[in-house]
Amino acid sequence: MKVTRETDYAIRAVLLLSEDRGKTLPVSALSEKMDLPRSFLAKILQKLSRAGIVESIRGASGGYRLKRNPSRISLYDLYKAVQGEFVVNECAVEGRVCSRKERCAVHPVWKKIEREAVREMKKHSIASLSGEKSSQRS
Amino acid sequence: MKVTRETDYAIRAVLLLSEDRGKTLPVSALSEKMDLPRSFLAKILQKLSRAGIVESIRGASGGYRLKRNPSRISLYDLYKAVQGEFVVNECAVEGRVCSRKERCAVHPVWKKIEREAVREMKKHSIASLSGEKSSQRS
DNA sequence: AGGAAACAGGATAAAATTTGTCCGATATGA
DNA sequence: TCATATCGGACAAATTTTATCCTGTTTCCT
Repeated sequence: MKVTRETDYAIRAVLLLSEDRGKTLPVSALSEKMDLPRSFLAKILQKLSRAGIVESIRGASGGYRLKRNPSRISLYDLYKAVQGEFVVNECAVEGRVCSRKERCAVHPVWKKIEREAVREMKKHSIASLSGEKSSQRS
Repeated sequence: MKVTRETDYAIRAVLLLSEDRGKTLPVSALSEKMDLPRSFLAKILQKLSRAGIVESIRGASGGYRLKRNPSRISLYDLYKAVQGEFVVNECAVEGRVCSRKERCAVHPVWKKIEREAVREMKKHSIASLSGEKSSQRS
């Protein structure tokens, strides 16, 4: 549940990509700007690619570019693409049964915290975070 | 930030201790009721003891008992006693500087999620979770 | 006084997760 | 064809989580 470096980097990378909207940047360019290992960032961008947030262009003069409008990419989208479901307590994961049979009175609290956090993350788009006026083109 | 087994066990242990209010239970009794390793639970209870939530009685017929009224023990108290500060993103920890010099637009979002989660955890006491009418005795 | 029951706390260790690294395969533009 | 990129899997280091064990100390009971 804690935001890992991967997710942190993912957000920063997407913020960078949203600056040069439409531009395609190779991983090397991004990793230099962000001053972090290219190979690690490459893995992260692959996850974002599978999630349909960025688009990869292979071959020479290839790289990554945004696939969606920055106004339609939320922090939650990025969190989920990189870390998966947002979970506060393993014991409260849907479909998994609490080890104790008796009803756990604490479950609802974890669930509420989850809902609130997810709602907050969904409220903020890359566009709003970069202070960009969200254009309406998809 | 994610709730670990330690914290989960701590909550359950304190709920058990609040059932027999005032009673002193040895770790072995608690670990049997909870069906988990005594040595692991012992470490957790030591943390709770240092935090002033439970009280240890040494020697034969010793054990642990609540030190505070269940209505004055919140989930947050337990979380903090076991896991320390509640942190959503390491980069947003107070006093630690974000690796990037530029102001990070995402910080405030993590901070807000932290505040909301802590507030939610503070709202729920052991007394309210066990459905007990919170007595007024300290 | 002596033995048994119980906590205190440090050292150790297994397992899982996080944080990377590396390399061969594949795609593509010039 | 060559240089530049991504793709994806295997590998590895560091950290955190989840414990276990052992020695020491305290206290009750006989």
